[in-house]
Amino acid sequence: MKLSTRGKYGLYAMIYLAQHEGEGPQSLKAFAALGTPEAYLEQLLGSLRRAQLVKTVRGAQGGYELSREPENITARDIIEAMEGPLNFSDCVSGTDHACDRSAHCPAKGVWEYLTGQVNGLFDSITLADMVKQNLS
Amino acid sequence: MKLSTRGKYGLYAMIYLAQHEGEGPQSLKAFAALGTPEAYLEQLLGSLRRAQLVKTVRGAQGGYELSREPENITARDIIEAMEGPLNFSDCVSGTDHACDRSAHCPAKGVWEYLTGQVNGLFDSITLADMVKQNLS
DNA sequence: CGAAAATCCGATTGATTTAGTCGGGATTAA
DNA sequence: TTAATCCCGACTAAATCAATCGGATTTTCG
Repeated sequence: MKLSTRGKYGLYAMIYLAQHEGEGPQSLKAFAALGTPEAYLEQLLGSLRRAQLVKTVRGAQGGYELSREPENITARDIIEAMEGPLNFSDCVSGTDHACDRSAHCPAKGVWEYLTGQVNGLFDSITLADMVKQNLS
Repeated sequence: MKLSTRGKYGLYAMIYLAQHEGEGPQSLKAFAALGTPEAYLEQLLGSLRRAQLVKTVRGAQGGYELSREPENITARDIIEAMEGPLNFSDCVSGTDHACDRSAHCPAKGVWEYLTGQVNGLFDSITLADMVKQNLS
C-alpha cells in the first residue's frame, strides 16, 4: 500500500506554505527548492485550490497562499485532495453493487472499521502539528 | 489512497480459510464462491504461501489451509503479504537517498508517524477478530 | 498602453503497475 | 495410470502515474 507522488508533493507544498505564512503569495518558482518540476507542481496546486485548501493570486507578484490557518487544515484534507478518498474496498464506499453478498460478508465490516480508523488518524493531525513536529 | 484487488481478494481468501478450519485443505475450486477468477486466485494464494500464512497440500484432494491459528494472524500480515509493506514516502522506508534534505524535512516526521500508527492499527486486528466481527 | 510575471487548463505521452490469462510442469490420492 | 490439484514463469490489455507542452488569461509595473 503506497501513496502516489501527488500526496507526497502535496504535503510538501502545504508545509512550505505554512512555513511562509504572512509573507504574501508564494510563486511556483519559490517552490523550486522542493525539488519538484514546476509544471507538475502547478498541476498539483490546482488540486489543492479546487479543494479550497489554498487560494491563488493571479498575475505578476501572484502565487499561492493557505486559504485558512494551519490549525484548521488536516492531513486528511490534504491527502484526500491529492489522492481522492481512502478506499480500501469498493464494497464499502460508493456504488456498493460491486458485491452481491455484502450482507453476510465479514470482510466488509473489516474494511469499514479500518477506513474509519485511518480516516480518524489523518483527521487528528493538523498542518500546524506537522510544522511544529507536534505528533503524538 | 486505495488498495489493489490483491489485498482485497487476499483478505477474502484468508477469512474463507478461517471459516473452514478443521475441514481439511480447501481447493481453489472451493474458493469459487468468492467470485474471483481461479487462475488469478491461485497466483495470490502463492503470495500467501510464500509469506507462510497458508500451507498447501499438493495432489488430488489437496488444497490450502491456514498455517497457524487465526488468533496469530493479523490484518497487517495479510495486507503486507499481498501488497508489500506500507510505504507513504520513499524518504522513510528503504534506501533513504531519495531526499537529500531529510535531516530538516518536517514531512519525514509526518510520514514516519503515520506509518507507525497505521501499522499498529493493522497489527491490532487478528483474523479471528475479523471472522467474529470483533472489531473495536 | 505594452511587456513581463504569473496562474490556469486541456491534451498528450512514455513508463509503470494492475489484473488478469495461458500453457505446461510437478505431485499425490485413488 | 489417471485425474485432481498445486506450482511457476511468461505474456498481455487496460489503467494509472508522472510528467510535459502549448497556449490562454490575469495582473502588476513602467
